[in-house]
Amino acid sequence: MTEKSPMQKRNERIWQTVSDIPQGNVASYGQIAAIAGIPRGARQVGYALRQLPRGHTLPWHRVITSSGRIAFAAGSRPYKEQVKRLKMEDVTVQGGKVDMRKYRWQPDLDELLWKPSAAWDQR
DNA sequence: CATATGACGACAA
DNA sequence: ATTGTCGCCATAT
Repeated sequence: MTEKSPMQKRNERIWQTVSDIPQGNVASYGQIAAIAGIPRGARQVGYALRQLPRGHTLPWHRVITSSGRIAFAAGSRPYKEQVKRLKMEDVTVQGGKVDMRKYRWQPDLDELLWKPSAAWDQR
C-alpha cells in the first residue's frame, strides 16, 4: 500500500481535531495543535488548514488565534467569510475578535479519550 | 545548504 | 491596549 507521508498523517490528525470543535465554540491554532499531539505546532495547524481539499466540510472558521483574533487580514475575503460563518452559529465577533473566555472550546477528559482522534497513540 | 515565508504564540516595553 | 521581537517548524526557492 502507498504509505502516507508523516506530513499527511499530521494533517489528518489536525483535521480530525478541528472537526471535533462543537458548533458555537472556537479554538486557537495552538490549542488544536496541542490536542492533536503536536506541541508548538500552531503554525502547522494554519498550514494544514491551508491545504484543505476542495469540497471539505471542516469547520475551519472555528479556529482563531490564541488572543481571539481572526487570523486573516481584516476586511479580506476569507476574513469576511469567517466572521459570517461564526455569527451564523451565534458567536459574536467584534473588532475582528471573539471573546475566548466565552466561546473557547473546553473538551473534558472523557471527550478527548472517547473521540477516535485519540487513537493516535496506538502505533 | 542558506533564506524567506506564514490562517501562530509568548512576552517585553 | 498596541507594537515589536523572538521562538517555532514545515515549506518554498
